[in-house]
Amino acid sequence: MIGSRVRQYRNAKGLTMSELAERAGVAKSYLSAIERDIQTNPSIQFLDKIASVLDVDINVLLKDVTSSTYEEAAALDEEWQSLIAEAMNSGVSKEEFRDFLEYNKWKIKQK
Amino acid sequence: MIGSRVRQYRNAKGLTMSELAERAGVAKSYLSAIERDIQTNPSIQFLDKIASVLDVDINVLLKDVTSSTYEEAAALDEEWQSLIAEAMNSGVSKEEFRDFLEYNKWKIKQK
DNA sequence: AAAGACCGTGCGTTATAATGAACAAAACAG
DNA sequence: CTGTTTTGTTCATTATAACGCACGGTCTTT
Repeated sequence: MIGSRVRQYRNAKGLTMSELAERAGVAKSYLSAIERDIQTNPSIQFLDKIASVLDVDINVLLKDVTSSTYEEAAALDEEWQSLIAEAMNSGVSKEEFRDFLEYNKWKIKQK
Repeated sequence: MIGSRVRQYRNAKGLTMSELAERAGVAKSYLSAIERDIQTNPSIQFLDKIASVLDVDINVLLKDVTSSTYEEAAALDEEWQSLIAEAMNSGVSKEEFRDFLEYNKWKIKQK
């Protein structure tokens, strides 16, 4: 469905609905309805606006596009994706993250 | 423009506006307005209907078919991506990850 | 040349896309 | 904990996408 894809790419970019709506110049109430599939027939101009902000091609929102690298990203659980975005934006270094991983692996092993 | 492309593919199929409109299940008056660019903001469902009759992909009507690249996959930093994959495989829960993020946000803030 | 069949366009009406508040709940700051 | 800001939602209203029908024009057919 169209809504889930919009939400997915919005989360991947680490944007809130308010932010996306404002930057794209659309009503956030309508954006909300779209993402929840309450309204499912947006116009091409509407899609153009949000697609350009999300930095994706419009047909990516229209249907699933098969592409090796893309599939990889899509395979990542939705919630994980937003977590990644949050991590990248909040200035956590890769080193810190690696340390965290090491520690956790060790921790799990203890059980 | 969108209208000229619809007209182009309709003529290529040797269809009249009346025929295309009827087969696609849309109003020919509206189709006429679209082709003449009097109305330029059709919905995706409308485009879907006529695209399937014209036997073309919907994005062919939207714009000239150029190389569609998928930068969004690259947008997620490659190295981060593998780190996340590692995290997911090593059984780290989302909750633990969230706690880690919280802690790090706080830590950064201390500077 | 009149009658019928089909073309595309003009126009009034209807359905709904899209908006702009105002709202409760969550996240945040002090 | 208390007030402030930001989140996504609901709802009433506006704008317009999309429709149905009637019309004039062109081409047959008789």
